[in-house]
Amino acid sequence: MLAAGYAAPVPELPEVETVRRELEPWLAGRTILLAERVHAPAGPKYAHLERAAGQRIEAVGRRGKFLILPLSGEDELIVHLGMTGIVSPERPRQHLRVHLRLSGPAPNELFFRDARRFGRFLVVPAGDYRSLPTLAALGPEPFDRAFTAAALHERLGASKMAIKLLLLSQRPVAGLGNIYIDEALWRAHIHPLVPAHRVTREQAAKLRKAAIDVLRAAIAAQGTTINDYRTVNGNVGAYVHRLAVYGHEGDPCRRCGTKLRKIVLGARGTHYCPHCQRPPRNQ
DNA sequence: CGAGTGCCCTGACAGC
DNA sequence: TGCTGTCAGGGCACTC
Repeated sequence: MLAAGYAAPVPELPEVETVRRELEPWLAGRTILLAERVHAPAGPKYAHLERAAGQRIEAVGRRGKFLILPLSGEDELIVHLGMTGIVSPERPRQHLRVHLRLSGPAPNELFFRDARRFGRFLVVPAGDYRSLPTLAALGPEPFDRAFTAAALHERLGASKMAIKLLLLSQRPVAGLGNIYIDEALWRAHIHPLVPAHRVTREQAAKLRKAAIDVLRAAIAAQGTTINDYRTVNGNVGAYVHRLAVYGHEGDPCRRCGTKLRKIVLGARGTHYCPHCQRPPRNQ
């Protein structure tokens, strides 16, 4: 069972992709008539929002956990949901950060709500990600052909960082967050503290497959997650019940029955099986 | 420049 | 019942 505590699903790649699919038929081809910050500070997280006004939304794309909306005036609207960001045609009662007025039939207003202010909603010149270093250095999409075992192994090979910390950086592969990293490492039998350059070619191949499998499974279960996430605090999405390690510290490992452990790594809860995922050897 | 640390921010919850 | 403290974490500024 899930450990007690706050367990609201965080938007990771599957949730962001679902949002993208919902937004695209609504927004593509519409012109932004007005773009304004509401209860949001001026600053890099909402930079140059006013420049969106007058530009047409050409498409709704995604890279990792970033939504990227190319605009007609050589700009891009970048949206990151952070922990609690929600894009909606309905005006929220609290925590409204951005309001867009759009051309075309209703719904023609877009609202960005973000209680904890970890999200972003900004305009940049197309492809200029200097203010978004994670996006600028983002690894391949997990479902892309470019995300091969060899490519992953090469990207891991350059770093001495613990594998989990490197994966959190989004550089080896885009879109994996804290939850799915723990799940993927468990599936691949890799300890989260193993230095990335010690991950073998064979382990990299397993990790690649594990990441793809876990994201596929999450996508398959995620519709419920999104609904719960939007409506009721405390409810958890369907995929939560499929998690093998995240939130399951103290429970027996599904493979070997060993008690699962939780440590803190990079200020993130990190869950693993001390038997299936052997700690790094000293060499 | 790679690697490590701490911060942002609010809601949920435990404890008293 | 209501207050206080703790925890949750993606990305990034900062430091060494």
